[in-house]
Amino acid sequence: MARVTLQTIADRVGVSRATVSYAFSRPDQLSEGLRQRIMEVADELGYAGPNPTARSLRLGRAGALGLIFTETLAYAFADPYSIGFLQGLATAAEDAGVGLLILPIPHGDRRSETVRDAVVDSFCVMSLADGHPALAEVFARKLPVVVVDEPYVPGHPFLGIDEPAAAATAARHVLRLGHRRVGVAMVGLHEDGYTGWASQERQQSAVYEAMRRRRGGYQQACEEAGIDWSGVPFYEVARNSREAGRKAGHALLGRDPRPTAILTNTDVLALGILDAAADLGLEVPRELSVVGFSDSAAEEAGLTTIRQAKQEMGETAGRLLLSGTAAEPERLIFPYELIVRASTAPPPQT
Amino acid sequence: MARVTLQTIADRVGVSRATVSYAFSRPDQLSEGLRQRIMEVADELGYAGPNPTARSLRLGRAGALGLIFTETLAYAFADPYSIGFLQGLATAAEDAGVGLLILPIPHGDRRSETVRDAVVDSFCVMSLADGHPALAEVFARKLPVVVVDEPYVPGHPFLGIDEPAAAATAARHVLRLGHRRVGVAMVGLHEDGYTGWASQERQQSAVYEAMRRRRGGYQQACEEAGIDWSGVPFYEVARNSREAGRKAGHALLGRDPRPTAILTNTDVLALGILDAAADLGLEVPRELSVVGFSDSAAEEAGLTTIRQAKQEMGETAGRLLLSGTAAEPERLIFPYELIVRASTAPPPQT
DNA sequence: GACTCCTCCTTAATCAATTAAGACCTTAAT
DNA sequence: ATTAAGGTCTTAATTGATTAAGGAGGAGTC
Repeated sequence: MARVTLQTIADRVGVSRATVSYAFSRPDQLSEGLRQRIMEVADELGYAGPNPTARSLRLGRAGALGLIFTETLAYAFADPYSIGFLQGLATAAEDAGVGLLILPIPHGDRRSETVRDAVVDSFCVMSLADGHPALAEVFARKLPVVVVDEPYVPGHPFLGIDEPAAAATAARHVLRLGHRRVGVAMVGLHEDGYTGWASQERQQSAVYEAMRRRRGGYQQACEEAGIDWSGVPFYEVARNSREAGRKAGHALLGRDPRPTAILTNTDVLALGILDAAADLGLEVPRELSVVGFSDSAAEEAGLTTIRQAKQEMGETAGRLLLSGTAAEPERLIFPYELIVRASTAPPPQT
Repeated sequence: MARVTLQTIADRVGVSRATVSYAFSRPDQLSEGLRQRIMEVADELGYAGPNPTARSLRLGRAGALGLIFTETLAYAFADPYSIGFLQGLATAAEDAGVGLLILPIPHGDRRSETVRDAVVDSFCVMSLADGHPALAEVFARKLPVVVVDEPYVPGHPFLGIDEPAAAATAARHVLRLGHRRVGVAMVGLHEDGYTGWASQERQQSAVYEAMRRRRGGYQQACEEAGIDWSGVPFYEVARNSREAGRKAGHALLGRDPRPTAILTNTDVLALGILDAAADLGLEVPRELSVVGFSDSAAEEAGLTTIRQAKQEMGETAGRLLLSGTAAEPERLIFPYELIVRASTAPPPQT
């Protein structure tokens, strides 16, 4: 049994293909009787409705927004920050009545045609490593693109926060509380899966721009406060998980002298640090201050953090792409805010 | 400036359209020189590569899996259970190199063509209310479909757990611990936004099948234990949030006599109940036992819950749809498991 | 009766590719 | 010299729709 198309129905009813098309897309162009006849036959033949692909081709619109983020999708969905952004993006897509096409990108050096073959009208790219091949593939499509967080590509719409300033704000908060022995735990600097102490060189060669700049903010704030950055223990983890944070926490808190404050890259990591502190019987914030980032999982744990309007960012990204206005602003920098909760306090009076 | 297509390039180079197509899709069919020439001209003209829609039409495959879940997408992304499922589904999509098209469905009586126009090869439908119009729209597309959790449609692949049995297991756990004064808090029974005590009638007329059956499991277990169900306080909330759970908690714990055990529908709700208990200075589990559902947010809080293999379910759903084997099993029932943690204990010895 | 105006339907161009089959030319083998 | 075999490229059919423009017929108007 061959596929049922408009033509099949047209032949059966004895009308032209155009008539059948009208029956579906513009019923007012037909007599009611014929329309019903056509619908009956369509039903009888098991017609699945006008083929969306053909329709898409003819109309020149895909009805979908492409989203590209993070190497492994399963990780992306595990990150509260991504999820928040996704919520915003989904809201915009929902309002515009378009779908959200989430694209897996080639992992390692496996080639993939997903970006090339994605049936979308525009792309949103989030948190890609510097020079990731997927970015070039996206730009090659010559569709509207907005990049979120990283990497910033001059001449293309970008959306993010002032990373160094936000990070510096977080750092200054604990420094002003009087902390001098600061430790740092970060995730998402490299893609090599390394977990352990990060040398200065490693820190500076991070392939994720936003994280690299965030780190720069920490360093600057420390140096402003007269702290020698090379003496600041810096632990890098490969995955953004509570477990990884705990590991970093144990490493950092195992040092002598022990840091009295730990700065982190993400809330999830910070939660792990809290776990490590609990393991060691350290009282937070009396004996240890911890700062998160993004305010994505911080509230319940009473974590001091930097709040980013992730949902709003997602919504804005979506609207930008779906509004159809070609004249997008170059660079949209969103506000951030230091949220002080119960995980930070002045250092102990030893 | 008109659009650049294969033809534009062909004309410019002075070859046939087919040749240009081969240059992109099968370079071995051409002399290296000509291929390079074509690529150069393509670059020069700013060609964006073979149009994916046209390609899709010709090849008869969309390269995407459609996902439909929950009325409001932003809510869906807020639910840890959905997220877990999504992770699994994404993994399968990733392995198969296809995209995941998340479709907003019409909310209220707003009409929408998203399902009709979705460029996908198959659909995964998750947690839709009985008789939701989107379901009919999906089936009308005559593509492979798998329904997850609800609603079960005879004759179509289905994937879920034995809801009544799982719920009964949760209930029996607290009943065997000796609890007699049980309260229930559930979300996702209706779509009318109601929050408050639910009459028997309201309970039974729930439009979400899985939740309805889950409730049935609670009732059955209670009745087996000789508890009169009509005396069991049942609080219904409209949103699956910790805040809503807290509200339900206050309502249930404000009753006299106070329940010694509360069964819930989701982990998130259970966390809210714990919040309420904390508000009232009740010690868990000594004075109150709480049971969650899904093991999606339970571990850190030490919550007793029913574990569902959500990620595995997502992956299975994806593989089923992407494997191309038409002969799908009718009904795939996944195992569940009671995970006893620190939120349940025998009732106080009043 | 001639004209206009609708209503309803058809014609045919268009969207942008893919690909089997065939044509043409060169080279090699018999 | 003839035939076969390759290598390159073209022809043309195909994928499944949408829609502007036009034609046929009937109704209404002067």
